[in-house]
Amino acid sequence: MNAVQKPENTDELMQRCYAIAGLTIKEIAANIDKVPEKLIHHKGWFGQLIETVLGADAGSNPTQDFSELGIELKTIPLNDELYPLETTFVCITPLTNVSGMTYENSNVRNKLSRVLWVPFSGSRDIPIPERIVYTPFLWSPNSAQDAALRTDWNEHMEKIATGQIDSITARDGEVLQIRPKAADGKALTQAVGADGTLVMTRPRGFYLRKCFTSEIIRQEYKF
DNA sequence: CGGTGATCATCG
DNA sequence: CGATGATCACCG
Repeated sequence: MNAVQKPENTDELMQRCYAIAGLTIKEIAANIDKVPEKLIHHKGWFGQLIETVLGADAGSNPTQDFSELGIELKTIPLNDELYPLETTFVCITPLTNVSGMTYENSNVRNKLSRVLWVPFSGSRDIPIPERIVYTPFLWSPNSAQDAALRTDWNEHMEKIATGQIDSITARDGEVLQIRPKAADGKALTQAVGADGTLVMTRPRGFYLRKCFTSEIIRQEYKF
């Protein structure tokens, strides 16, 4: 299989999803050219494989994976009880020029407005090629979920706007937390300082807690 | 560097 | 032993 064209519409995208449901990662990868064997144990590799198979745009632009369809793609590893093994990265946390931002126009809300979840068995005792993709599904936040995200986002951004970024830890936020997000500890970016000037700090990202994503999974799979 | 895709390693 | 804080590979 060569480069997959991006899907024309949501139906086409979902048909591709149903075609890989129940397959192992090895079986899915077999349909794609140029899968470096050495990368098969690598973080994030599976997410990029799924992007390729489904025809998402490549690159690192901070937009939705299927921008024409308004859909963001997220893979998520689940244990045997279908509980998430990892938190879910949403997007980079803005640390400057935050005064005019609202939750309504935030990158968090835009990305999470419509998500194509691709769960897969992620237990570490299963070799990665043998792990199985569960049935993907489309999701949008219900009013309670949206409100929970809004509350956390507002609290986080209030601190950032008032120069308290370095007082935020991953313990803050009921469902949306902020954690470092960088290649290593040497990466620095600008942030609003205590006196309103710019200071350097570690880049941060928004992450969804497992309790939040597990509810999404439970809703969809009805257990 | 700063985004994308995330998981890893350590510690409480 | 799970969550936090750190880190990995790749791209433009």
